[in-house]
This record gives sequence, structure tokens and C-alpha cells, in this order.
Amino acid sequence: MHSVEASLDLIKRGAVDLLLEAELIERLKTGRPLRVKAGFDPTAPDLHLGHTVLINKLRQFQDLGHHVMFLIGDFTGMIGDPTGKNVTRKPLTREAILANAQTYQEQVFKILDPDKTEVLFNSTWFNQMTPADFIHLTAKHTVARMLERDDFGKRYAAGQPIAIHEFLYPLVQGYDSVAMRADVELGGTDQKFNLLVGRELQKHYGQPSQIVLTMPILEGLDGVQKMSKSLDNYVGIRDEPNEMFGKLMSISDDLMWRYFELLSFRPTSEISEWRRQIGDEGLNPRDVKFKLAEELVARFHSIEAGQQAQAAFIERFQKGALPEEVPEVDVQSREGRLPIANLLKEAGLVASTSEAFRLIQQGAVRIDGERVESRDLELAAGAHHTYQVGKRRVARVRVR
RNA sequence: GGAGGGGUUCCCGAGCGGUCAAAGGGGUCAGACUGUAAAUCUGCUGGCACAGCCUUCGAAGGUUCGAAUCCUUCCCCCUCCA
Repeated sequence: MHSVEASLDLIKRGAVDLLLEAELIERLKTGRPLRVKAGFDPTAPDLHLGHTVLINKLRQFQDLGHHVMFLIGDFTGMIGDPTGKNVTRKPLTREAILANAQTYQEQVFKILDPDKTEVLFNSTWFNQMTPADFIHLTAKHTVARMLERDDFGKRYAAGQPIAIHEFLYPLVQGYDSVAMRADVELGGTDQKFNLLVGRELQKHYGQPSQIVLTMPILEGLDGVQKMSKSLDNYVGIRDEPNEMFGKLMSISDDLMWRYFELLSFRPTSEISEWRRQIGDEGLNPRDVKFKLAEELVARFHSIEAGQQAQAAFIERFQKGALPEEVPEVDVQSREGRLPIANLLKEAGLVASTSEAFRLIQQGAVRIDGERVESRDLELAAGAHHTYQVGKRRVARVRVR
């Protein structure tokens, strides 16, 4: 059994808002498993570490013995969350939603325990609603309250349009909490308003209001902007072990602590001890970063993969060895010979011959470890060497 | 419905008849330094048969020896008025 204090401590780790803490304590004291809800869009099935911040928190609830409800917003998806800048979304087909939900689960269950997770679709209750029911729902909230939401308020004040259905989104999400009898709802900080509407609606429907817990948006590898695929500053949870490890090693020391807080399951006491050792005892931050990278690779692949990725990383970058698996490429010569630039391009090491010329000029190209000095170098048919472009691109190429 | 502003290379953003493959910044990539750190410094950043050539400045036409720059039509964004 977990003490209320210990539970609370874990629950608050990394969180931004906890509303209302007193109510949470009350419910924890009862000792019954709390019903914990988090909703997900049925789009974007390719998850990265940023998405896992929330899922990690669900996992922590699970570890504390609570009941986790994973809601796929297949009905909500038809509306599209107006939070933040909104590009109109194209409606998804039923099949696409189901396929996405499936992909979601495959990825999410690397963190959550499938046996302890209830997966729900909000179309289940919304499709049963009559228009009259729905209007009753909309009667539970006022326009003035909606305008309290920051982005709605600003848009309204600025004379920008707010479509009626956008007002409906928070209500629909809030009603989910009613239908699910949620004790706690988790969301990103940008979801705060929507989560609070859930509290309101539950009260109207005669239920105790849910506790709201918001999690921060994770910074990407650059440490500044939010992690996202389009900014290419993300670590995908399906990244290969070595790639994942490498990406994590490239983050700044400052960012490392942030990642520990939001992504690691290690006890905070251990993490602060490392922090102290780096400051007082000259512990190399790199070695602490190894722990982070290893833990995350282990989570999404396996313990062995985490260890192997670290070993490979040390070999590769600390000792400067070539990676174990160098791709083999065959390339066709022209009249028995091939200019270096063309070879690199055809081997996929550079995007264009122009780029090859530039990189050669900058001393980035090596053949069997020897720097290429001349852009006019030509390789004869039969040549078989290892080519490196920069630190990361390597291939063994045979000229035919 | 009326009035005005704008669409430039990955992004922001200058250019407003030749000296423009197009300033500057950001980002990417590479080199130095390192812990593949970060920060910093340097270089590079359309393509190719690479001291030259070819294609780019919303789209299509046109004027001109020559256009991102001028004209016409079209498409798309934004601001103000009704």
C-alpha cells in the first residue's frame, strides 16, 4: 500500500497544475482505486517522447494501483480541438480512426500495462445521444464562461470568427468525464480550460468534480521549441535503439534534467544526487546522460538494447570506431571510372553532386579514414572502400 | 459589394529593369573546440557533364537586347469599410 504522501509526491512530479489538491488527498485517503482519464486524438499515430510525458503520468497512477482509462476521441475528432492555432481538419474515416487507435495502443503499451488499462471510444456514448440530449448538454454552460477561455476571448475581442462547433468541443470533452465518471483527468497545460469544463459538467450531472492534473509540453532536442515532428527535434518512440540513444546524447546538460524529470522513472532523490555529484565531485554529466539514454532505449526496446546502444555509442564516438553495421552499396561506373561526387551521390551519402563538392571542400569526406583533398578525384571500376561523410554518414561502396 | 496591402530560395525577410542563384537573420549541414555535449568560432547552404552551363522569385502569357523587378489575365492570403 502506498501512503497518501508518497502517492501525492509521485503524482505531482513534473506536473504544472493540480486542481484541487485537497480533493485529491480526500479521495486518496479513501483507498479505493481512482478512475483516471486521459483523452487522445485519433490522428497522428506516430508518437514521440513529448507525447509520453502524459502517458508516463498515467503509468505512475497505474503503479499506484489506480484505474487508467485511455480515451480515443473518435467522436471529438470530428470537431477538432480548437486549442491554439487551428487548421481545419479533414474528417477521418471510421477505418482510419480504428487503425490509428490500434497503432496508438501498440505504442502506448510500451509504457502502460495493458491489463490495467481500459480503452474507450467516446462515440460509444455520443452516438446514442439524441439531439435533445445534446441540447440539454449545451444548456449546462454559458457563452460568457466559454469566452473566459483565453484563445476564445482573444479571438472574440479581436473580432475574429469563432464557429459554434468550436464552443462545443470543451463541452463534448467535458461530457466524456461525466460518462466515464472520472476522478482525475490528465492533459497538457493547453488543455486546462477543457479539463475544468469537465469539473463543471460533472457537478451539473450530480457527480463529484474530477481533479485536474496538467503536464508541461516537452521541449524538443533543441531545448527551446516544443518537441514536434514537423520541427524535426523529436525522438520517436519507434526510433532505432542507436538512433534514439544518439539523439538523447546530443541534448544539452540543462535539458537533460528536464528530461529526467518528465521522462525518467528513476526516483527524484537519485537524480538530485547526481546533480550534486556533478557540481561537487566533478562527475561527468555525459555519464549521467548515459543513464537517461539507456533507460529510455530500454523502455521502448529492451534492457539489452539499452546496454548495446550505449556500448555501440562508446565504440563509435568515444573510440572513433566505425559502426558495426556499415551499409554495402554498389555503384555503376561510367566507362570504367566514377568521379567521387557522383559516387557519393549514388551511394546515398549526399543529396547532390553540388553538396558533395561543398563537403569535400570543407574536409568532411574520408575514404578509408583518409581525408579527400581534391574534388576531381575519380575512382576506378573495382574500387571497394569505406566512405565517410561527416561523423554520421558511412557506407562501404564498390564501383562496378 | 467597395477600398487597400501582399505572395521571393527550408523558414522569416530585403530586393523593385542589367553588377541577382538573389542582402540579412534563423535553421540545416560541415570544420575547429569537446563529452557526437551545450555554448562559441569558421565555412557552406538550387542543380549539373562544376573556372562553365542550366532552372528558380504564386501561375500563365506579354513588353524588352535583358525581368524577381514593367504590363495583362488568373489563383491564393491579409487589412479596412458595408
